[in-house]
Amino acid sequence: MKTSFIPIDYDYFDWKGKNYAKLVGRNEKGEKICLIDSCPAYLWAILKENLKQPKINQIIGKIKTITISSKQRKTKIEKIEIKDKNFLGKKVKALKIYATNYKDLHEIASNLKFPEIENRRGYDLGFITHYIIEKQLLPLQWYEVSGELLNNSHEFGGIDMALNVSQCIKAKEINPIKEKQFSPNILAYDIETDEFKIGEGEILMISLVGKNFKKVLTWKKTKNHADYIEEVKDEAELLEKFCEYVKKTNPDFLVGYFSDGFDLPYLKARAEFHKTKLSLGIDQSQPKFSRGINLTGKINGIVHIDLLKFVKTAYSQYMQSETLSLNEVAKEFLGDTKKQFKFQHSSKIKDWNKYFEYNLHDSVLTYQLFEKFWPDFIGFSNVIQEPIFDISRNGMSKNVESYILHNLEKFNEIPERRPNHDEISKRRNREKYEGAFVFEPTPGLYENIAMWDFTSYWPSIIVTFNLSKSTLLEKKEKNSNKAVVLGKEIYFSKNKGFFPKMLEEIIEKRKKYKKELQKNPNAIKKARSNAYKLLANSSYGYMGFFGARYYCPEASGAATAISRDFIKQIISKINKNGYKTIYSDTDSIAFLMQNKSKKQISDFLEKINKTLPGIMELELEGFFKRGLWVTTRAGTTGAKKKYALLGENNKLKIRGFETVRRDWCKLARETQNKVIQLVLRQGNETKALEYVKDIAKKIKQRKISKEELIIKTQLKKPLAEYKAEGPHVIAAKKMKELKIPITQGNLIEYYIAETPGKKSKLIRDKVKLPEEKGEYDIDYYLNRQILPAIENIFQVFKINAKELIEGKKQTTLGDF
DNA sequence: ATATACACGGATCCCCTATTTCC
DNA sequence: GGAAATAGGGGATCCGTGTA
Repeated sequence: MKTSFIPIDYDYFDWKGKNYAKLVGRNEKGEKICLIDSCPAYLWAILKENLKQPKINQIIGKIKTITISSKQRKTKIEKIEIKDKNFLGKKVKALKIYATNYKDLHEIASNLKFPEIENRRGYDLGFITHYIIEKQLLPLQWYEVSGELLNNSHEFGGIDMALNVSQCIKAKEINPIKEKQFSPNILAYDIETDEFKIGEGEILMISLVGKNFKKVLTWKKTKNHADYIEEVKDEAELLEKFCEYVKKTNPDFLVGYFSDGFDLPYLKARAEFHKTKLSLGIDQSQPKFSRGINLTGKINGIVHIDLLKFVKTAYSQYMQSETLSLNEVAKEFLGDTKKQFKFQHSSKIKDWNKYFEYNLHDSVLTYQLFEKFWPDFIGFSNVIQEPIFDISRNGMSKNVESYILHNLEKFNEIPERRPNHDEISKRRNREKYEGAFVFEPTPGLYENIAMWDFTSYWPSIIVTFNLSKSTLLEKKEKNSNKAVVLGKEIYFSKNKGFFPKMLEEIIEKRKKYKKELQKNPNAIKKARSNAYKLLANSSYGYMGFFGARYYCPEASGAATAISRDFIKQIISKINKNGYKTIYSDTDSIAFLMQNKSKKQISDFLEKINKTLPGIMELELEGFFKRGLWVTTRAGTTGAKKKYALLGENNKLKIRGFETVRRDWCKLARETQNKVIQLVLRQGNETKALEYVKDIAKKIKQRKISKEELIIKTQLKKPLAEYKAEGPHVIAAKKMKELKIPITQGNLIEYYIAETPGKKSKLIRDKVKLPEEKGEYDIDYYLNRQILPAIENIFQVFKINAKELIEGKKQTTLGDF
């Protein structure tokens, strides 16, 4: 039989000692389909150079006899081929060793310790990645599949009978076909409980939201409740009903927010408590969790998505929100927030309808966020060629690596292996290579500033200078690129390596999609362009990352060394041509226009660009009316990574200042922001002075509301691990005492209060939680929040802000 | 545990010395 | 008068959060 098919979920199983991929997806009618497919398993044995054929034959003979026996299966070598391949920049002869089971390749590799074999590779990709590479059956692309319909078949132990799908097919032929319309069936869910700790309290309710579907399941009996409420007998029935609805909806994606770490494990724990099964899988199986600190919940045949994880890797660096809570993320992406609800133990709740509404709305937001992110899921999945389950959870290093693995075949390249435990710990302890160059600014208020920056600086350097593990030379060669890293001279071949080539491709594709996007905006194209951008930006970090297969700190170090050379060259050219450099960080340079025209500056830029090698390119970031740089807190040098610019459109660009730091109270941030604005817009400090005086007065008169004084700091590790007990640690301990759930990653809020009687000088002894009664500490907020935030700014105008705040007479400016 | 290095700056930690307190 | 406790100065370290 034949059918159209779009693969969504990837899994695999063993049958009679062999591996089979089990794919779940849809046909064009929207029916759920399971496809079973086989795939050859093999690894590579890279031979030493110049081996004679008889010798090779002898080794092949020996390898053929290898068998791996375990309780479940007996794995044999099926066949061996000799191939010409590439491995890390070298042409090699390699044996392609086929075995009957992928999972035993590792074991076979360790049985291949012949002196004639240089390296053993390709056994550690994971079956699904291996399968996708081998069969080119890419997630979320359409195919036509022909094969055998399994109907009450005994093949594969009767798998087709156990699955909640329309058809189960054993694949024979698979061919890509034209793209068709596909809108996934999504079900979002959220639970409410009394206890935060997994499984410790009862689940009160579960909300489910799908297309034209809204439900809140609860055992709490209420009168006059909304239509979407469905009452059940007790918690056990609640779990049962939940499974029933999931089964009925049979979604492609079951979506939660922080559901890997909370909702799904909680449901499972409560099912265990009631000695029932949480049968969510299409084969009635329970969700399975990965071991380790970060839980990952997998459901058979339904892709379980924890949106929080995807937001973290794909969006967080470009977001405005200060936390990744559902509330803030929804606000930023949807312009909607969670419903207001004050949490209480269920025994104390009066308005249950409010609680139901709150619970339902969380699922609504989760549902809408998934829809919003759907183009990005497709974009990422298309570009990286891994299933949504994986790309939604993996960090950027894993995504870069997946991209590489899926594109090696074009280069006839054998994959490098993962580092082992010892290598990882050695890599983690390596000496840090020197990073980018940062120019020390002279504090001051400047006018008419131009700013240039390099486009995709790191990728362009890596591509232009051919930096990578496979192009790193052991010793100096003719016609090579040199760099000095940690005092040592290192060299890279000028023969293009696969990694730089791949990166160049990524940059080109990004450009292409960006161009198409401008002509004809489309969410999928935008997402694809974005995925390429993220990949390009992470490639430099990837090479310096200890867990990377293609780890090469020499290449990362060379990239930074080259970056320093170029930026310094440009700075000196700028200065020699009658401009004056004010500031520079990594790939950007700000300089004074010195009465020259924009035209002159852009001509100059063009001239410089002609001298740049390879794909390196400098571009205009913008012109600015004014710019402000200040001293460091110590007051002796100009502060780096801290400046504010006023654009021609009157927009402010503020970097590094307390204004943009979430660990300063709102009052300090807003005061500083206002001061920066007034200074930049007016070109002088007079208005700003008055403003600060007024704020200081209000603080002293206790006219500031507590909300403005709350300080927020994230708890980055478990409480017990702190060596230094800072204020936020104390606040967290207080919360713990009050039985408020806190975990690593929480944003802790507190304020500094006056504590009469206590003589301690430590700030932590004055910490109070927002709910705690108390008077704020005037001295603290004046001298440790407001003053540090504005002192260096006034310093630029030679004004002593401390005297100003304390109300002493202003000497520099006279009376006003 | 899961991209890199550079940078700022608050707060605590820790050692030292000077001063105060206690017997 | 001498030992022990305390204060405080200052650098080292921890810690969180930015920029690129």
